[in-house]
Amino acid sequence: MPNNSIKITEKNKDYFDSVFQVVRLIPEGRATSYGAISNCLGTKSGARMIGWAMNASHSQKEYVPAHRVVNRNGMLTGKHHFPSPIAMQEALEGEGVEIKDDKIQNYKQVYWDPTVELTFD
DNA sequence: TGGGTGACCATAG
DNA sequence: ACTATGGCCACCC
Repeated sequence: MPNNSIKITEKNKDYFDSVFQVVRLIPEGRATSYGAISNCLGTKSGARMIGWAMNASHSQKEYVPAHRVVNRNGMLTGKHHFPSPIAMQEALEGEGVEIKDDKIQNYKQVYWDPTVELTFD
């Protein structure tokens, strides 16, 4: 067991849970950005933390579609953190997302803004 | 205690 | 349009 693996602790549990919760709401064939999720949770969280949280998404029991989270450029910056470098692209293409050079082509159409699409009760 | 790091983002030149 | 820089927040050594 490598000691550099991300561990879910009492401290970050709620934070991770919030992130995963939003990510799971991303519809098929759509994608959003780290910053959008950060903004959804409150700008304070910081966009970089989202990616860090995603690193722990693999250990979650509930499925987390981490492949639907890209950077603001629509680029698949996190693909190297998947089991396979091509896993992220394959998953997106399987949902009908067009990708070229590790970048979503029709990102404008695919983009899903949680702050807009989500309604808070 | 403090400094380094990260699947990022916005701004300035 | 592209590069450089700072900010962001939680974690690790």
